[in-house]
Amino acid sequence: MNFAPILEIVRELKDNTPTGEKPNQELKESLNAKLKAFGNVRISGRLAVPPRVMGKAAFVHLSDGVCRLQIYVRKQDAKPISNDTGETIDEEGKAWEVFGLLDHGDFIGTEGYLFLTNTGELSVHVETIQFLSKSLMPMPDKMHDIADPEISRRYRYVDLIASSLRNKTDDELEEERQTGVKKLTTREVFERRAKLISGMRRFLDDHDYIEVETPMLTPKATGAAATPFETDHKALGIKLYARIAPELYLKRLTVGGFEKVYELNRNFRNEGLSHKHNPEFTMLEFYCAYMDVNGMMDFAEAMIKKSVRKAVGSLQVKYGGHEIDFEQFERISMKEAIARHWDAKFSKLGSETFEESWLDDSKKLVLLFRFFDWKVEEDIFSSEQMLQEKIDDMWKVTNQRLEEDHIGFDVTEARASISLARLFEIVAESKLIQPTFIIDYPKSISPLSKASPENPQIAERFELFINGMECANGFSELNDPQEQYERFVDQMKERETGDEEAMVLDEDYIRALAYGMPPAAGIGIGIDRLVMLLTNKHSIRDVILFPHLRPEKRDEDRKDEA
RNA sequence: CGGUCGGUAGCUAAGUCUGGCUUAAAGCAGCGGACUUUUAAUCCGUUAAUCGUGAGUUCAAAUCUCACCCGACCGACCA
Repeated sequence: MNFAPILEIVRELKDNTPTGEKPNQELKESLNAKLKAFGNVRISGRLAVPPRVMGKAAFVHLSDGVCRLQIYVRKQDAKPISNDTGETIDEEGKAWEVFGLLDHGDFIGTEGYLFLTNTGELSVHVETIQFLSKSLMPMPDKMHDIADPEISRRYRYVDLIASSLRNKTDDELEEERQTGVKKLTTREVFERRAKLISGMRRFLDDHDYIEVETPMLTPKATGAAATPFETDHKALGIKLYARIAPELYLKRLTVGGFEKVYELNRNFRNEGLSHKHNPEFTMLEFYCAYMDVNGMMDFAEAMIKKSVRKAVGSLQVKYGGHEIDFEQFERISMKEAIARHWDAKFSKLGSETFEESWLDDSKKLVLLFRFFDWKVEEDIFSSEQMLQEKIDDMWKVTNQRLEEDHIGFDVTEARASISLARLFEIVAESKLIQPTFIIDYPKSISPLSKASPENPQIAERFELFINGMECANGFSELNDPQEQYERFVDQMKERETGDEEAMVLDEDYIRALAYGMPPAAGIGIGIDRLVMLLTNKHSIRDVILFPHLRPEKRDEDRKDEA
């Protein structure tokens, strides 16, 4: 059916009706005659509101989960359809009886002709009505959100019903008008998520990438540094781990000749839950042969721009108090970022003054890291009352302790690198609001990336930060089996010294590299976090349909009481 | 694991600081009734709450104290 002429008629009435006034009766009647000429329509859906009954006629809206259309049931005009025979029951008042049994939330099917009401709303004048399905539970309040976040996340279906049935209050509409930010319904959040994902898939497909599926259950938890979920395979009698990243499998595929591959699927990490961490999360990883880190940044930027525009309709996004602009992606090195966001409170440290060159000095790096780490622990870092004296004193103490520990004489490259990275997290990370590629990562914390030809201590690696959140991580892939083996060995040494995050050695991957892997660049993009940014949601749980929650305790309580 | 805030009918919630004249408001939903163009329909009537759980203080506790449970946010942990 072509809806355009119908919309045209609705618009004509609206255009000729001053706001707040009832439409002209004559015009309405003439338009209604045109509408009736279209013949009958059939619609079905859920009763979006409790029926508004007025004696012998009633209005009610039907919802299909997204939109709603009003139906008008008049006692003398409607006939019910029997669910037993499928036939219309031609009995005076029977449909009205059936209608009287309906509740907010039930599903019905109707047939009738279109018309415009006295207030100008397009409605269906019902001729036949059929009961389809019952809602036994009470519907959520039509004017309020589900206030309890637990209900909206644990019983997502209720949340989705609520968001589809709910009307916005005048205050909310006014607020949206003033701020220009539309508050998304739960439904819209997940529609936007779907659009972003399909936009990304489309972009990659258009650039000749092939989507693949690599193992979710793996004998080794590799490709990233994280605690895995463990399970075991009974028939094989082996331990399996839920994958923490598909990285090494995807790179095996580049060895096998897939020059452009991607996988968009779940990763699992057995770690803490937070507003930006869920045990399972969605990651897009892709690899492109003969590309390097800079090419990858260009490509990723183009892809994110295009899919953001597709999902949101623009490149500017309001997030909390910030407006994030996806128009420009800055590229600065880790050291530059630290220097730029260095807190002026810490410019003078004892008799010394902070300079960017300190960031090239291994001993100073360790010193600064210890200084800040200690302050974070003491919870003084965030205090407004910080006095220069106190800073000087702490600086002195940190220096002394370092001397006592005899560190500084043989600061390892790895230790300095870790200090630099931690310093970056403390000083700069949260300040990176606009899309920013941080480049020049230390090699020792990037065991899968290729080292820079100009500076062997630096990896050809970047991470993308938006609103202080790490959203992507990419690099020129290390494809030398010998060097990769050595890097894994270094990681194992780190592990032995207590760094549990260090990466696990994967011999088969080394073997794959030994067959020859083309030079390639790859990236992993955290989809959930990106969706958070695009939907103005501040918890990852609000962009995952069924997030992980503590198991429900209520039933147990009841058992205990019994 | 630490800090902050919260838990009162099916939903949204007032009351908690300053314990008692509150029979624990009110709106929505529900139930009964009126109404043949309403739209957060309206009008009349009405049901519904061991005030998160347990203990304590008190003549008296939704209100004060302690413990516990549940949740949110912020930290810690976690690329």
